[in-house]
Amino acid sequence: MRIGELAARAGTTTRTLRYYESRGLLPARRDAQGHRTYDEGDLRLLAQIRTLRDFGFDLEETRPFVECLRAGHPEGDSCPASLVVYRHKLAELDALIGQLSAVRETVAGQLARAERARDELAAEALVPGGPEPVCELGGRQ
Amino acid sequence: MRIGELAARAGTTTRTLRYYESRGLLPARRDAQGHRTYDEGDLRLLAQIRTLRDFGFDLEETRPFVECLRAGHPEGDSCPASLVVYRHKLAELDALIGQLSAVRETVAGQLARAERARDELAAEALVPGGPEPVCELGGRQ
DNA sequence: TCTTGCGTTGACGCCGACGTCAACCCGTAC
DNA sequence: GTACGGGTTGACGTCGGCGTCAACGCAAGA
Repeated sequence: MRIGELAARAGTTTRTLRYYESRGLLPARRDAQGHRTYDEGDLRLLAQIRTLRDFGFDLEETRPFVECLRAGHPEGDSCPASLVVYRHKLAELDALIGQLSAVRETVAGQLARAERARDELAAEALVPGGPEPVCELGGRQ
Repeated sequence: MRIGELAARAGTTTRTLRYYESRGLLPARRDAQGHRTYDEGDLRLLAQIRTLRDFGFDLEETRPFVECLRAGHPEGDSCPASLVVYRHKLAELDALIGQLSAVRETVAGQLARAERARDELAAEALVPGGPEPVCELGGRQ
């Protein structure tokens, strides 16, 4: 099959396939017209790449999986190099999730504090004989 | 103070300050020589920006906080627009953490499955009279 | 006087994974 | 003949947040 058909069947674009080829990830044969030609095996390689990319793997990180498939293994993760990438990605995800969770708690705390401060100002403003508004931009619009 | 001193006191670079000014985030006065001049208030604005950036806020998202401080409020998050940014960022973080956690579990599952498959192959290879190795690249190096 | 150290503006580089053009070729259907 | 729907290569654009020159000005100290 040619590049347009492979792209359509894989749910991606011809530009992406040409890019993968330029990176040496998915080389193509050529027919008499110089057009790129692919087979069903290439579709499997491409599906592997797209799946990993959807999971957030860098393009380079998909390389061991692709080479593993091309070496004849039934799955892209049947090779040790792929497992190394899995473990590395897991560690990366754990670190990232940890950082993001810490940031999330900090932001939540800041939001709660800021809302409390705003409500206290609003309550003071309702007290008869309470303090006058200090600023016309006082966050109580 | 001039740009070099402000950058040093804020722990950032002059390039960053010029970039913030180009974005309209931290405009500077000019002295007789055409040099940028800043005061302590600008240092506070800059500190607010850097803190939020360290938490992963986009530069544009810091704008309400900066404008709030410049309007004379005691804190950058004393204004409703800042709270909106807080809430938006919280939702963003929650969504991201959720996605990453789902990916993490998927990857962990794939890793476990692949390791199990590898171990089963290794066990078969140890059985006396077991199957011959199928491939010299068989993931058991 | 000359160097040093600070400042200025403008412009290009970077990172990844492509999108989007331009200019061309080629086979087929009308 | 010609329009159309594929394909080709090459090159520049995108996104954010700066880094890193280049070429210049301007004041103070040796």
